[in-house]
Amino acid sequence: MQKYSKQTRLLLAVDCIIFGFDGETLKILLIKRAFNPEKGNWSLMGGFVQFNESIDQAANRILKQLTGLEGVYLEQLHTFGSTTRDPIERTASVAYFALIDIHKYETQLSNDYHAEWFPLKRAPKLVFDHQDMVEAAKRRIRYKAAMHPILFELLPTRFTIPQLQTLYESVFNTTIDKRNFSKRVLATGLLIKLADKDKAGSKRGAYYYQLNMQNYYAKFQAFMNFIPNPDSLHL
Amino acid sequence: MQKYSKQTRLLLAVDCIIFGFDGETLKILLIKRAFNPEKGNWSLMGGFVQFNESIDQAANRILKQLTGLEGVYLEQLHTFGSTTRDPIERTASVAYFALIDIHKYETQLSNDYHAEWFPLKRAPKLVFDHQDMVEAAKRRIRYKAAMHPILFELLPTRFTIPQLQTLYESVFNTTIDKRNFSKRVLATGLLIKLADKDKAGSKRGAYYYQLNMQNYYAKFQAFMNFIPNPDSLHL
DNA sequence: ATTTTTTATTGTTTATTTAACAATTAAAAA
DNA sequence: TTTTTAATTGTTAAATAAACAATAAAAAAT
Repeated sequence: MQKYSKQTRLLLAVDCIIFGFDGETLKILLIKRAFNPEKGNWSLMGGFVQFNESIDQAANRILKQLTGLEGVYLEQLHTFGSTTRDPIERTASVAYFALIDIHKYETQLSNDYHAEWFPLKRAPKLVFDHQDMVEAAKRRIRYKAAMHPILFELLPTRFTIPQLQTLYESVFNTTIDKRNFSKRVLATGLLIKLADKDKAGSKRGAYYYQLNMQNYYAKFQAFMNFIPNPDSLHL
Repeated sequence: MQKYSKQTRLLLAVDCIIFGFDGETLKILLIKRAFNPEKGNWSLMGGFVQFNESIDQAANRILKQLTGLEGVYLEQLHTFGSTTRDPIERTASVAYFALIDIHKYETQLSNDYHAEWFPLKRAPKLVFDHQDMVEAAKRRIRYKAAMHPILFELLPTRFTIPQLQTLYESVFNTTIDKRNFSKRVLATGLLIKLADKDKAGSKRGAYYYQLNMQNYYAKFQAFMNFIPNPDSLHL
């Protein structure tokens, strides 16, 4: 089966940057490594690509292992291939980032992997080049979210406009005028207003909305702009 | 050295989608495969990642092999990892795309690799999943060029505004009003007007411009928009 | 029961940007 | 000298974005 003779074969890994939003801050899910090297240190969830699975399949498998989730937003980010990135053996790693509804995350899985959610700004140092991967993921999510409605993937089915705005402000580390934000969001035609309100966040209560999936898929590729002054933000 | 025991090791390749612009149409550089599998069929230029080089280094090496060029625009595109993409042996491939000044391309290298420039629209069928790679590269170049000034990488140091417009029209397969285009381009502050004209293209002649490199690097990350109605183009 | 407090919701005006559109100029060719 | 061809410059209307404040709903406090 090895017909390309004399060529180097190497390990191919997948690492997942898993984002979640708790209503306050953007978070990432990290695990405490259970074995050497770097045992006990914080790391992204990862694993090796198996012989009979594609890289995408490997990424989905690893995401499901840690979160219990399938069919969620998962996008290939970048492949990291420095010769020295793994001290044990030459390994290339394909990084993926996932956007999940943090409430659907199966908490009991945390125990198995010693997993923990960290606010993106206060995450611990990570092993290997995982820090670079997270940085790249942050840039990508901002870049993409500035023009495509991917951040809805972080919210539950029903959400309020103030929640959505908090999410955008959190991702872009900025503040947005709520009148203009609401106008832009509603103008997209992506939202369906529901009859009842979320009373948790305020006395008055805010109406729930859900995505119009028809329009969501139709407009996903289109450039939109919820973020004012996009070129003032260094993405 | 192989301490992650029982894991699959596989071949890691790099494939380059090389874009050039001849003043008329956007082109890609393809080679005729010299050995099996698929000997004699058209293919992207590629090669295996060696043990002591990073993936980026491999991409640069392969680009130089075919074009003689170094230090040109080269960006990682996507990693392709289907289990069946190479019929001989499991191989993952990291695709890169390059934007080069077609005039700097060293033509004699064409002979060594049986390389040929094809208009993007009239390129032949390609081996393996190289067709998918080219499609992904087309999408990416459009996406990125809609907001970042990468297309200048395809032009010679001195170029005219009509040439630049032809390039944009070619990449986006559209027509642009020349008055508005000229205004937008000049408004970026990216161009320096030179004293002499290009007399080849017209009787009157068009002034040469060159990039203001200072502003080019400063504004590279910023979102710009040379393309009217970006959401009407399906990127 | 009334007032206070807090956050959600709605709207208007101005500034900026984009789109649509035509006339003039330079230089070679006829 | 006239014709031809493509480059260059400018104006107006429409659309979009930014800046800004008042009102409404509902719980909590008095």
